[in-house]
Amino acid sequence: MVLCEDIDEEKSEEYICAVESAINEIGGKWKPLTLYTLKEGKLRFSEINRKVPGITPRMLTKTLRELENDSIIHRKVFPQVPPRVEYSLTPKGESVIPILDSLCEWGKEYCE
Amino acid sequence: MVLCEDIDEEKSEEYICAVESAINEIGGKWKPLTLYTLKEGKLRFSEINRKVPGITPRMLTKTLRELENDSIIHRKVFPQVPPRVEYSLTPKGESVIPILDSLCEWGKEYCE
DNA sequence: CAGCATCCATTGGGATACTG
DNA sequence: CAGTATCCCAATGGATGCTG
Repeated sequence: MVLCEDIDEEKSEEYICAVESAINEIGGKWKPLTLYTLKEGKLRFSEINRKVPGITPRMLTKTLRELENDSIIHRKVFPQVPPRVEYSLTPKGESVIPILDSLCEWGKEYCE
Repeated sequence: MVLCEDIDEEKSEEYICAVESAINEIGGKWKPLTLYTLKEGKLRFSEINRKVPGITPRMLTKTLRELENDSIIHRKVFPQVPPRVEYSLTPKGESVIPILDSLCEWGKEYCE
């Protein structure tokens, strides 16, 4: 026998779990900001580093690698000297932009 | 003289800043999950503790305090023994639920 | 330019025990 | 029940210097 509250409990756990997974992939201090700068298009390492306030090269490297591993951004290396690397959003990455837009709107409305 | 790229630069910084503020208030490991459980209505400390997988009382206390300080949740104490405390979303808190819904949908779509 | 390596301070956060 | 207090470890993340 399946009780009503059992179903609710399961469903809400499922939702919680999905939020948790999402947070793991695009949460944290730097990922949202990094992704949001990439909204404008392809950017080089140094450009992102300049646009995201306060981020260090070390943290940017780590952030970009994790996003790349989760197929949220794409890394294109141009084999030349000096090196040129361009980062851009994948389709999966594009799909988080609306969420960040909402977050941005919320921040402007409630955090000032 | 104001160049076009100066304007763009300023605007994107403003957006970045709003996202940053939002992340500070509702980001991190536990805040989204805690808020999302409160979506269903008033909950007691022990109920949230049970519904958010893996959270310890210590972390829950810290999380709830911060959310309360930012007026995202409301804390109601019933002066009785044993103590009873109910947490609920404020209007500001309610307004983040749609964002968490999007995040949840995104997680279900892309993180499995 | 796009990073990696190293060192080090700060913080996050788990486990456990205790209290009004 | 709803926390607090303490201990302690692991992860975060800043600063600096170096490299292909």
